[in-house]
Amino acid sequence: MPNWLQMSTGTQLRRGRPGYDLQGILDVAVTVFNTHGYDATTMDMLAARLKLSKGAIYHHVASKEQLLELALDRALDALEEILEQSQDRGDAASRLAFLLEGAVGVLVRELPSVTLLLRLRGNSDVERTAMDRRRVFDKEVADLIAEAQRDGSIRTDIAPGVAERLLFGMLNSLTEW
Amino acid sequence: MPNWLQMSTGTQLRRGRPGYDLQGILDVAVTVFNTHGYDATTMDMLAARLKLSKGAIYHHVASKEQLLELALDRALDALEEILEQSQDRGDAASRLAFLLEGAVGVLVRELPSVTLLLRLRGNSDVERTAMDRRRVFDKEVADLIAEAQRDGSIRTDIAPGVAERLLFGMLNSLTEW
DNA sequence: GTCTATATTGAGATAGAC
DNA sequence: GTCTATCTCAATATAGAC
Repeated sequence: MPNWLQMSTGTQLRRGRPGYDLQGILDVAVTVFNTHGYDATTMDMLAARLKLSKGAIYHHVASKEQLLELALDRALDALEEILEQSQDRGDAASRLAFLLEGAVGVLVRELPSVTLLLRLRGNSDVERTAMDRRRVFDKEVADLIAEAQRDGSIRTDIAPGVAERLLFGMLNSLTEW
Repeated sequence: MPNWLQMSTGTQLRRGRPGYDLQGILDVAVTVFNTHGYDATTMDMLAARLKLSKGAIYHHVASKEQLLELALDRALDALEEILEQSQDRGDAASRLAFLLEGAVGVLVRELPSVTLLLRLRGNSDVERTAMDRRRVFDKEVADLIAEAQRDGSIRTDIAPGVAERLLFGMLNSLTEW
């Protein structure tokens, strides 16, 4: 079977008549956004990479910006789901441990879209909305760390903000590799 | 003296008739590039920020891309000068110490243009040329570290590439703050 | 050195046939 | 679901007066 392109998970389609679904388009878009940056990416680049005409892409998405929005939602949904699941996991230290482990898992599975999220500059409503969601997430994690510190379940000789920076600085630095 | 704008170092000019020199234009451009990213920055933004017409900017530079080029040259010139000065500073450990101290100094003085340098994606000849110069610099630092390790003047229980990553990861992380 | 036009073009998006 | 062709507009850059 030489004539097949890898589409989104579990899907395969004939080359030359790609027949992409949204996931397949999105996967490629996220990759190219990460390589060249969102602004420097043109629809022509995406079309070339997909071996599709530019026009065909618009059958799947309304705009270039929507591709960004979908990618950012993917990352944020995954992070927020971990946070959600951590809620009913006992004391603060247990919830924090679950959350950090989960966040690493998200990073492994969704590194490209998480990287996009971390590089936002707030140049549009879509970017600013995603940044807001990220800030809420960051805040809840900070609160959880503070709570665990009050518990005495993690060391308190580090200022709260510093502990958060260290933890997420570590995680975020993974995206540079 | 209410009616003055801060221009490049040591220069002041009347508001309304800005009379910028290249340095003043460049300082503002680098700031805006860092805020919104190079691609998302428009000449209209720069003009608004400078309180100048778009056309006037082209009296000082040939293109938007030249502004980027000048900024990157500024960062690279500063880094390379430190490397140059370190050459005749004795043994590898001394040269390395001088270089690291100097690199921190460059970061303090030229943080905005260094930040631009660290964020390049190689989307144009200008970007790729700057990335090449940076790679040469990185390589020379790596060699110096390797030499200091052979000397026995710094610990060798860390793999060479890792030591470099740690050192420059630390420095580069300063740009995130 | 700055201004107000205006020219140009690159890239996002649409229309309609297949 | 994809294609070709075209529309539209924003953004870079230029021209020429002050």
